[in-house]
Amino acid sequence: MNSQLDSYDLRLLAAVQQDARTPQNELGEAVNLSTAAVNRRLKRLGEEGVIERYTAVIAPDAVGYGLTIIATVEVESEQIDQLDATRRSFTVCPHVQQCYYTAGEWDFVLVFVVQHMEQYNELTRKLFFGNANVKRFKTLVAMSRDKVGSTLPIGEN
Amino acid sequence: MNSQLDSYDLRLLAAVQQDARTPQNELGEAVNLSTAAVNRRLKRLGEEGVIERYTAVIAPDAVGYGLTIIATVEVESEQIDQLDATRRSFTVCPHVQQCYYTAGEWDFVLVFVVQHMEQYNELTRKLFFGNANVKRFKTLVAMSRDKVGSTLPIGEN
DNA sequence: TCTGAAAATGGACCTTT
DNA sequence: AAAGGTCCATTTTCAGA
Repeated sequence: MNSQLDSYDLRLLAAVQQDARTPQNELGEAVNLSTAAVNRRLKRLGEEGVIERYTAVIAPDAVGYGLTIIATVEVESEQIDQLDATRRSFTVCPHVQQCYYTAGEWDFVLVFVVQHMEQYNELTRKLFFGNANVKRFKTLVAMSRDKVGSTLPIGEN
Repeated sequence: MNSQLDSYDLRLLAAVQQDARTPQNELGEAVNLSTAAVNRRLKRLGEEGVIERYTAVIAPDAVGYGLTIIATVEVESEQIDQLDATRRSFTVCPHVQQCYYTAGEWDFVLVFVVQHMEQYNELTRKLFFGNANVKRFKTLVAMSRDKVGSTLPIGEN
């Protein structure tokens, strides 16, 4: 993993981040490279881990996950073992879409995707009340998801 | 947009969410459908908006965005105009990767992706201090991104 | 960069329910 | 009608010259 990315790479990344199904000849036209050059670069970017994976973004509502909830969590002990166990319990839960370990007023920020409130309740019982290392937590219910995703500002500066 | 998704759809969604580049014949083998049937279903799911888009997930560090910051924001007025203007100022900012409008102690939760602290400082000046409708905000710096993305729990429950 | 083979996509057409 | 399957043309990928 590594290498410095040149301007071509960055433009390709911006493009495939936008739409991963743009054919390589179109990408080539857009950035002024031959199809083969695009192909080789994308291959390399994938191998280097710059492109982590390709994914289809699914509308949460369409599959019943109408509710997004953000929780902030404070832990009792930040001792490594305890912390890792807690972190792990969060990340392995499929309903925890995102997990950040943070400095500031809280130790973790979690983004939950659930079908309904009751499901979140269950999860809090398991992940928070059921974990002695969780000191306190706070819940924010998303009324709207105004912007979501993993898009990075490439070439935006 | 709409339709109920059957078991085939759900399994296809789970698969392409995992890896959008799995060829349709492999998907077919996995779910027991012909390639053509897979093709038709994916097309339909795309048209119905169940699959919103296809994207390449890029490693933030590889493109210089080493720092993720979560900010919670309270607004002065939740009057529609004001609120929408504020919301919009957040969502159009490329460094705001995610924006949720929330009920609870805070009105907005924002996830920023930046190159360094100074860049976040600038953004706070523009988005928060520069906006009379922002009453107060709080910053949480991500020390680690333990789980990220938009993955939904399909067929997990 | 060009060329071509292999792979993948996606439409046409027919069959089943 | 709605959805599956087979077959075939077109498009796309990807490696070697």
